[in-house]
Amino acid sequence: MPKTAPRTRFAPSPTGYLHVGGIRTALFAWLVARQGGGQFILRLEDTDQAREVEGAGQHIVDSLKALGIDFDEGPIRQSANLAIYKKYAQKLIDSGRAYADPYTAPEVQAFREQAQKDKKPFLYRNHRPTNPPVWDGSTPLRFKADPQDRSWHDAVMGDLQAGPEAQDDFILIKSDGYPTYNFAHIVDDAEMKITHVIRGQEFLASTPNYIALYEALGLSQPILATMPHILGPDGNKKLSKRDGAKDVLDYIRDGYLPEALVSFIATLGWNDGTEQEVFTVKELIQKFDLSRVGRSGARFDEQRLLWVNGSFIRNMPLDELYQKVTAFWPAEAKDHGDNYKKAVLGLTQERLKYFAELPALTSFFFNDLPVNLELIDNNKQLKKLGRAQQIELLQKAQASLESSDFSVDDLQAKLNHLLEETGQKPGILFSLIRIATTWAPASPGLADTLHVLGKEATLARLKSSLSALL
RNA sequence: GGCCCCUUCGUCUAGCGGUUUAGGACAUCAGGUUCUCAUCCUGAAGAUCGCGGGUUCGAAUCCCGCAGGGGUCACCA
Repeated sequence: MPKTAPRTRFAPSPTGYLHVGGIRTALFAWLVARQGGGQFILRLEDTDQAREVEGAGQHIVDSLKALGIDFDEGPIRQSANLAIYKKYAQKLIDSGRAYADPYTAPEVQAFREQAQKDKKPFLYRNHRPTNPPVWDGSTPLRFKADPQDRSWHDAVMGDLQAGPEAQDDFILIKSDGYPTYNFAHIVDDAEMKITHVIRGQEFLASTPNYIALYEALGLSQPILATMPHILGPDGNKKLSKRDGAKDVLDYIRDGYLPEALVSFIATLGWNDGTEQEVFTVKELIQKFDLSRVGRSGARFDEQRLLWVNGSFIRNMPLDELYQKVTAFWPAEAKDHGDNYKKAVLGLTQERLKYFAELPALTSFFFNDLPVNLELIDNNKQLKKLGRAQQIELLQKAQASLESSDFSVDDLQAKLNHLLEETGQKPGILFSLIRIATTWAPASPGLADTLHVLGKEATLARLKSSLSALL
């Protein structure tokens, strides 16, 4: 049998920001498509006019693009397909599988409340009218269910089954003329020849209804794959913006790498069975397998994301990193040339977890930080020295450095010599010089730092630090 | 309440009847790398595999109960 190329889709409703769970669903659908050389389609489920949020559609598009999840078709808006849904609805009416809902909204609500009071699930079909009126489009159109035991296979969840109680006469077309999700997605998936329906867990309970619809419409059932939810950091609740969860674009803005985000999100519930922890996009496309997606919800752990991102940053060639980081330099850096900034970045690369940290990590390379004697006085070993000896050591350092050519090797040699000359431990001497030349709580190695800083700046800082200590 | 799904270190997970004294990673802690921060290396601590029954020579792995968590029961998706 010839294998047909997969056609997958991501079908969010444009009602808010795209959370990590949604991104993961999109990513997996995209991976399936790319792996099989098929197509990935973005479809916006905008059949609820009241809940649509201005700009949400664009936000979804931007988020996917920011991660490199490109789509071959779309974004397609369901609101443009109303005629097609009507056509399919007519088929169901003609075959006696759809009928007009004769009840008023308050009447249905009363049924529902009664069911609640009786602690029973609400089933509209218990009130199915015997002689429904002809549907004129002014009332909801309902599916006429044929409840029965149903079993099906889910690529993630495995073999599933549900009884008749899970099937009901749900609404196909609302009284405003728009289809419900339940109906529209079936029609669209069929029209678009979608092969894999990959979606969140919230649709699992209604899957028997969808299967009944496939049957009634004479459609073949696509491969179904249900993704468990991604949970918030502290609770077991579904991840939402209220948990302080940022959306992808926030992470991109903070200088997280798309490929790190992708690797992290993919491994939230999926792994290839080896001990590999970080994956490139290429590897993901090669190795991804729906059947290896976990069935339980995973917590979003920002610490781990931080580590993944840092690992991508460290493994990147310096020139590439330099290009990506342009927008994140501290303001004062604009007065400095590429070579200088690149040298600074070279020293910072292994310390950088995300780009927004760059100013905090590098500002002392670009401007003189204010003298902060606490850095010396709060250091146990330096404090013991006393001011006079601190000054003496720095003066010796000054003299020695004046004769250096400021190559890393020579600086290191001079510093080592200074160690012998003064009889001090590096913990004392190097700390002192480091603080007096940077006034930063942390910096890269001393010789490297001084080399990048250069002779002029180093000596100038040493001089002003000495006068502050006197 | 009915139905459905889930349950291995704090977190992400490996595991698909015996090679397991349950492995890896993040986080944590300790030590090392001529100073700080970070990287890197080494090590430590951390899971009676939700609980209780079975099946089996043998179970995290199979079966049955129970509990906990989640989802769903909309003219929302």
